[in-house]
Amino acid sequence: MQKQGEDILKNSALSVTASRKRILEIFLAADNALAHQDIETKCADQYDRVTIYRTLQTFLEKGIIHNIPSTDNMVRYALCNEACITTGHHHDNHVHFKCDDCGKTVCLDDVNIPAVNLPKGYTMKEINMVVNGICKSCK
Amino acid sequence: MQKQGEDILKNSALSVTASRKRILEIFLAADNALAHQDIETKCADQYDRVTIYRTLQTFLEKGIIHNIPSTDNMVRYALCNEACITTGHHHDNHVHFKCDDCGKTVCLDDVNIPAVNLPKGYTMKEINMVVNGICKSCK
DNA sequence: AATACTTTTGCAACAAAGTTGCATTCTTAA
DNA sequence: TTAAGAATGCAACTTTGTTGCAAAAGTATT
Repeated sequence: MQKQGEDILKNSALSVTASRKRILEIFLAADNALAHQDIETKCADQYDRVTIYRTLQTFLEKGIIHNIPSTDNMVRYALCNEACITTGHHHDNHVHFKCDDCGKTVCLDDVNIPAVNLPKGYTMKEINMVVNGICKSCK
Repeated sequence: MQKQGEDILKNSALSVTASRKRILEIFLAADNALAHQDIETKCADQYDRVTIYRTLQTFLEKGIIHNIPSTDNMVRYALCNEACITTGHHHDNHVHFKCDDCGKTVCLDDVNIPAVNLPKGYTMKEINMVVNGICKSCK
């Protein structure tokens, strides 16, 4: 378990530091997507706010995590699955679900985003689909 | 033209004020979705920042505008189309497109969001689809 | 294991974004 | 025209995010 975080860092050619390991642990233990603030809370003042910002930024660039858009001004982050990490390229082809009741956002890894036909002249690079509603725990 | 904004306000049972009319005009004239900041810039210090926040909030609640999620911590707003306003209920069933080049976000009103099958236990209330890429003006 | 080099971290200071309460001003409806 | 209610502007504040720089930690090499 402890090992897993280190492996991810090494595979991404990142130096292994306490804060990075800790933040990865938090993601590995989480069953939902996390906002910056969630991590700050969980770190309980162990690490500086700035460090968390920079760590998330680094993880994003390395493709360790991906970010999930929202309409509530809170970008959330989730660990990328294996395929996502190994290919390097980023195609999070799954749907994200935000529960209006518990507020949690989860990756529906098994639900693929359906194809869309864009009008002539538009080129697609990335696609994001977020569904709001009630999750199975809150129904 | 001037008239259109007032009509929207009256239809939504809102009092007609200068700032509301002005902000609606800005939306009516815009060919893309606007962030709070865009509006602040266009208002050129005519109206207080707080007023703009509250106006956007009110418009959202009344279903005059809808918000578009993004991963860049900038929620954008766009006018709802007729169907959207008249039904009262909110089903923005169209895809949003953000151009990585010019940065503009537009509603692709003609592109419907395809159906998705959620896992058992999940109930859908709202769905958002945002595509990133190059728009037809920047290709 | 000690060194030199590079990267990361924490601090401080700042900038930007968003919120709240309250007095004043504007809208609306009678 | 006026009274009641709603919206606005201001001030003060909280939260969120950014930047530069010195200190600390990590990495690679001998």
